[in-house]
Amino acid sequence: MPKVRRATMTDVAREVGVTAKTVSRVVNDDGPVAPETRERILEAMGRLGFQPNLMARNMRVGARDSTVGLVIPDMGNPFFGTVAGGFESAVRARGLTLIVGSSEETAERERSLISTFLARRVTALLVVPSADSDHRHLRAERAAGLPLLFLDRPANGLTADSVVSSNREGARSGIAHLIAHGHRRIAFIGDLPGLYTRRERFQGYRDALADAGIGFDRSLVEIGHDHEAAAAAVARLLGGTSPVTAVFAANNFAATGVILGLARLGRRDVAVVGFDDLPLAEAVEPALTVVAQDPAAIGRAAAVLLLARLDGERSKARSVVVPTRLIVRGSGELRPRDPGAGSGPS
Amino acid sequence: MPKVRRATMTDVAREVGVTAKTVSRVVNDDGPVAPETRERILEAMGRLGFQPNLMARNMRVGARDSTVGLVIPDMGNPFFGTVAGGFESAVRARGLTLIVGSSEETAERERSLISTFLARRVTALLVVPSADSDHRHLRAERAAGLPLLFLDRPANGLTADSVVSSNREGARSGIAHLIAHGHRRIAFIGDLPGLYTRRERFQGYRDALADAGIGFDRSLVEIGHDHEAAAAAVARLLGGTSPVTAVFAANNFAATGVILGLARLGRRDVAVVGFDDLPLAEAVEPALTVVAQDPAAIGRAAAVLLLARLDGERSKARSVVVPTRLIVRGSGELRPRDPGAGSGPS
DNA sequence: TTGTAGGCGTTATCAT
DNA sequence: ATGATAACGCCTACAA
Repeated sequence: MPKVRRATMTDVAREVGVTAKTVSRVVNDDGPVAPETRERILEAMGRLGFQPNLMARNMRVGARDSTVGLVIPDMGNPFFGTVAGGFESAVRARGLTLIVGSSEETAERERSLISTFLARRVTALLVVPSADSDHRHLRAERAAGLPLLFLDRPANGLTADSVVSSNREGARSGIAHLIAHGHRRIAFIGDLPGLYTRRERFQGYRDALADAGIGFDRSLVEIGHDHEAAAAAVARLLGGTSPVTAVFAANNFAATGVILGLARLGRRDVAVVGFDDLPLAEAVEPALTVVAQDPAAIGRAAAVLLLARLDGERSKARSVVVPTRLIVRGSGELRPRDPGAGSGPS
Repeated sequence: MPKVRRATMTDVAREVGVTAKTVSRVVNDDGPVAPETRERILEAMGRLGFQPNLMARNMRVGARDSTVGLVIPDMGNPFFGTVAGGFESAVRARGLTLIVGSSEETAERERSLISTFLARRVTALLVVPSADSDHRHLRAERAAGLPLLFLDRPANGLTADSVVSSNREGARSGIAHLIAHGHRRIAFIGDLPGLYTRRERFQGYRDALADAGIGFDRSLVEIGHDHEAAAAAVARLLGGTSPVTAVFAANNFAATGVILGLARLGRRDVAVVGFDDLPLAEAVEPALTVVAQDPAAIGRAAAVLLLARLDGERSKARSVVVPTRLIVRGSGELRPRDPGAGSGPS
């Protein structure tokens, strides 16, 4: 490796016959510089391919630069991408740059990424916590005044600002919708237990069942974090002696998998409500009824919270809940074929 | 803002009654340290919440740390997320960390992000170029030995390693598939002109038409970068006096929009082939035939290329082409209703 | 208009 | 086993 040294201000200065300080003045449009000197410095900078070393600059000032670090569990999930996009466009005007890393939904990778960001002295740290992660180690950062913000899921073991969807109430309304259309055997296909969003949405499921006086049946709950797992789950749930008549898919992967599974089975009579919207929701048959989240709004809300913190707001940790919205498209309004299948009260 | 100073090695050292260098030894598992001293240092580090300052370290060593910067056009597009994921899992074993920024498909944001990454002295720079971007300014970096890698689209004005899909041949095969099923009036709905992938795929379209002796009709080409634009385009293309019988959707947004548009029109008789696969491709009616890309393979190929460069490979710029694959599912095999609609040779 | 001195936090080198 | 010193690239404060 040639490991060519990169040009520094001193290199540029030597080239021109001035001091590094003068080059610094040109680079930062700081103090006065003779027009002709400036010309020659600019020329030399171009020739040597000079790029200021941000690390050295930031170290000197002790100031953080204008980069915000965001940790998400999965780059391939457009939900998180959209959250990031909503945040970024809202903070761009303030000159903040967003850099994102993926934890692959593991606590260990999450910690390692957080360390990377902290070591690089980001202006603020945004985290979508993975399951089982523990954020007590961030207390010192919080105490040091680093803005800390948790998205989609709250921090574990730490009080900090957060922005989450209306998970429990959203799920409750989705299930209530199915119940209102006559269903009593309703499956819940969601993430691995241990994940905050899954717990909340599951609570919403329980809430709705309880509200309607329907007993909880553990065998109707399946895990379907990826497409194939959800597709397999729906096949199982429809295969037994007392099959479900409706399915609640508690995240976008589960919903996609459920739709794929039903398509493979050729079943169009099973009611489905998904949590989180899908681009093709309108185009599948029957069109998918969903409890839509608003990922861009989550990103924007995070931006508002963060900018306030950067502007010096010192209030205690705030928790913003972004509402969800039931979008009725057809799949959630199917009625059970055999209304008497499940016998229960009321 | 309290702007509390962060604990440094010197702080830890003072606390324990040693020198910064000794703390450094403990932190880096470098030279010998008395077990008892090490204990006390570790304790103090924990108590003070010490985190090494990567900027200072990197500056000192002149070495880049183990972070790779990646610029993508759009966080919300799972294609890029999957590319990033494929890359990351392939380089993780080498201890590299990936940080990603979004250019929002603008040359200016792309440049700004590249600057951020360069200023932070990333180990390598990966870029998915946005339309109209110019990479000549990276010549100095390349000369300085910084590994530079372009994904999905090649660099502009710079010779550098790149990994792209088999765009032209893939598109040609998709169009040929439609032609083989009797279509002669085939629409092309793709990105904005000026984008490399659109140009290549469009060439594939022209190739296939030429191969079949079908004349090119400019009016069958529409822009559909987002869902609604593509949905509107397909409505137009089906509405005229001589409507198309088949549509080639040249990217995943266009494909999604075309499917939405056809669903809204209630049309299931229009043949469609998409470029890039969709999670629900199998579930729509008719199931979507696609020319599938392999984004994870693109990421992995990039990783292989990069690791070789980091290992000192000095060969000239390499260009890897990742093959595409036609996946037949139904929509591409529909035959035109009126085979004689378009009159032409052969 | 330009230069000098000093220090940010870390580590390499050479002592002790 | 530990320390002293210098240096990385830049900027603030203060001269000249």
